[in-house]
Amino acid sequence: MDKHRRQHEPDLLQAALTAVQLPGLQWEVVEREPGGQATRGDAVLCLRFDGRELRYVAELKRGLRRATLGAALHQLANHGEQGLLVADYVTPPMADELRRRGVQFIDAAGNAWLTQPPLHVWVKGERPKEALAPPTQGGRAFQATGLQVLFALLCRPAAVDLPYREIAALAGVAHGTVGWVMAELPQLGFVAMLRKRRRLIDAERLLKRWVDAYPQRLRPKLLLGRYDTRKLDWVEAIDATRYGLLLGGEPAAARLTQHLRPGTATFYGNKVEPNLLTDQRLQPDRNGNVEVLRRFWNFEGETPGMVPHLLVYADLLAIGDARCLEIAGEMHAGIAAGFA
DNA sequence: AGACCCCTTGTCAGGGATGT
DNA sequence: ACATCCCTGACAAGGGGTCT
Repeated sequence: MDKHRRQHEPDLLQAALTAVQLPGLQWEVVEREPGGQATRGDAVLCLRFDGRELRYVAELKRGLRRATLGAALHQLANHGEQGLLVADYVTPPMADELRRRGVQFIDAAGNAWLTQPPLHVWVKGERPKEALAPPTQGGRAFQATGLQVLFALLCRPAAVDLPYREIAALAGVAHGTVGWVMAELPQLGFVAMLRKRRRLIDAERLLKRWVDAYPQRLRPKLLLGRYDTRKLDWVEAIDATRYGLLLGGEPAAARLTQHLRPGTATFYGNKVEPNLLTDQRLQPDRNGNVEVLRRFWNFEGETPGMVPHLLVYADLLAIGDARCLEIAGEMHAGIAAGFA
């Protein structure tokens, strides 16, 4: 199963290690995909210089964006070791952002931020080399509707053995789409046949890939409306069901953890009730702090009036600021427990 | 045992959506 | 505007269960 994972990130690691060749620095790949555990990073690296050896747990990320930054940082933080982000290309603003957040990185263009005193490396502004490989996000499973199917399976692992039409109903897609996705999952190492029944395996790794792809491929398609409001304090007490909405993102996280003051508000529903806009004095604004997204799944979450926790988790990562990542970290164990 | 039936799954053309 | 991608729904075949 690891074979396919390597195909997904073919030479990114080698390309980055080659690009970041500085006098006196020597990279060594200690391990690829240690233990196959998603929580332990994509590789373990050793950096030698001046007779010292520094150990890094690396996360490989292609096509890093603002929206996927949160997931990347969250994964790095989960390792509990010195983390290193390995990207195909880090733009100058992104490089500044990573440095500001204390995230060490290298990329395939030769940009780098490494700081383990007395080592300090700061290279920024290198242009990307020719595209490493076409952005092979991998077939249908990680397209928008594929992600809907995977979401249903991650929330309800047992559903993987349901008939395609039932899975399709849960996921809100056509059953033909389920066929395409289900054909790929065994190849990707996420589904195994056991006594003629399908079983979801390696769900933790699938979750990781899902939260990475969600803000890129699916989330942008769900936007029903975005609005601005000066004050968000109403969010903490709102009965969203009055407007046919479910709490997501920060409002949901605030209810679950009791120690987050939402800086943004995410709701999921089928449409935007005009009452919501008048009651809460919301002004349409494409950069606003309140968003309503289309509910794409057809099953109940764990908490009434709230989207499934896994989606709260994913949205926190997509928001990506430090507070949200902290809460996401607290939620992770609870979500992973659902896979057992 | 055989016939029948329904559920499930695979396949594919059409066209809608999306990106260039 | 055009090309590409891929989602959808229709159709047909496979397979297992049931009834006679």
